[in-house]
Amino acid sequence: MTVPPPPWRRSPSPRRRAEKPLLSRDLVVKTALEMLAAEGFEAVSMRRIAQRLETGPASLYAHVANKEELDELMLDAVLGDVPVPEPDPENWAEQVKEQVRQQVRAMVAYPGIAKVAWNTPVPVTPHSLRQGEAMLAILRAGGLDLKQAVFAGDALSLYAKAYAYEASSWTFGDYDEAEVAERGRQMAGYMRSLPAGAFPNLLQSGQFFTGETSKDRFEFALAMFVGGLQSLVRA
Amino acid sequence: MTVPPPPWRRSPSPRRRAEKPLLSRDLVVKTALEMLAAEGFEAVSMRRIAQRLETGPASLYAHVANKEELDELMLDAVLGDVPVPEPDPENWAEQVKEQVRQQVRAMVAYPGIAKVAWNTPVPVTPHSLRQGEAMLAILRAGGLDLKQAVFAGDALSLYAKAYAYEASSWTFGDYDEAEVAERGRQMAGYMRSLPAGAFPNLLQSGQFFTGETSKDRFEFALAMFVGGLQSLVRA
DNA sequence: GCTCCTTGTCGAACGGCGTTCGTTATAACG
DNA sequence: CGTTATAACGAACGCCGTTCGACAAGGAGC
Repeated sequence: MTVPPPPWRRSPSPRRRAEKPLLSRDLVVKTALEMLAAEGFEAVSMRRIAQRLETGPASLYAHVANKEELDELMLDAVLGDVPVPEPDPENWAEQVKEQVRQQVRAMVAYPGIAKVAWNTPVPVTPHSLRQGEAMLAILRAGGLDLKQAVFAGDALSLYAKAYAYEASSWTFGDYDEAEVAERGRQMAGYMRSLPAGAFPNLLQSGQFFTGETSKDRFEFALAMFVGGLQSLVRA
Repeated sequence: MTVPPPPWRRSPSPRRRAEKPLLSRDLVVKTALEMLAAEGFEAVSMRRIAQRLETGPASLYAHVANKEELDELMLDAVLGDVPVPEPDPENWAEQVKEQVRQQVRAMVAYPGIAKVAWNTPVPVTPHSLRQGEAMLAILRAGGLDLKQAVFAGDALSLYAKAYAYEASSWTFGDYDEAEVAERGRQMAGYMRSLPAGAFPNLLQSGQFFTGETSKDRFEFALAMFVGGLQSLVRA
């Protein structure tokens, strides 16, 4: 129990600068990323970041405009880990898939970061732009015109975000195994309670919907979409 | 300025039941949906629903387990508006697309409701299941085996969620025009500040990325994916 | 050397959120 | 008529992002 400072002498605690690393934009982002990797997106709040840096929440605002900006900085840092290839016209379809895979991989390492991408209308951070340009370059090397490439790139980045988010949720504790199992039981029970044959396909499909098939589902969707692109190029 | 009641006589306000409609699960959901349609998802909080029903937040918990359950009830109600077709093997590809379009249409009418679908691990509500089964039925009529149908259905529902969410954000005030324009300027400025030719494709692609092209982008992605499915069936 | 001003720090508070606790008023039942 | 079950709900708890204003330290100008 610390005694409150006497009112006639304000600020009795001289800042111990030396003991504490100086606050900076990079330090804030770095700390946030550590928490993100360890505890997931929901656990990263301005207050908890400040706590970890042994300061008050207000201090962060000297280095970061607000939470939204910090979110974007985190996302940008994560995307910085994703390399971009030299476009190869002979191999563009595989390059497209690999690029999306890498984006997903990077985002899954920071569970929930994909959520940020959903709330960002127009991504403007350097690494976002780098990824966007790289994807467009690959697609154009494959023979798509600009408009087609832009539309395809948009859909692909959407894929990446969506699957990264889903995969994060499965691998991380966003919803736990017990709850999912309970829901599975609820669903089966409900379907069986109805007139036989009301849900003939769904009843059999539970096996394909686990967290383990997540990767297969991802690859399937990617293959279908890129297959469609290939048909488009041939036409 | 109302005077607080004297402490020796508690609860001075007799409940005027007659004036107020009785609270019920349906009433809570209905009220929440009205607010959702009018003000968007973020504006729907337990406290504001209660306020609108002229009661306190605690009263809602007699009819709804928590916010999450209420969210799912809202989503289910929205999906209830989406009809399901009789599968037609001759026309399955178009049926698939139309089903996704309808789902998106329904969700866009309640801005932000798509967000709920992302946070629901296994959808178990009746209308969710009905939609899932309908999609599987169409796909199987088209000639896909069960596993393929499940994977495709998963990807398609993901599409629906994603585009519904994006479209909500554009048409609704989630991010306003001024901010988007500012970001566009930032992006252009940044790209031009770099060595010429660093972003050759992105520089020209701004015109395709507005809210107006949202529908075109959606149709393109859908066409590509379903095109891929058709190739798969033919093989 | 002294003042002034900028800049980073940060405690306290504001208004929001979802949820829980414990009390009260009403209706139904014995 | 008394008792009990239940819905209603005020108040509070502990979160959240953000703002305000006071304060310390360092450098600039005189």
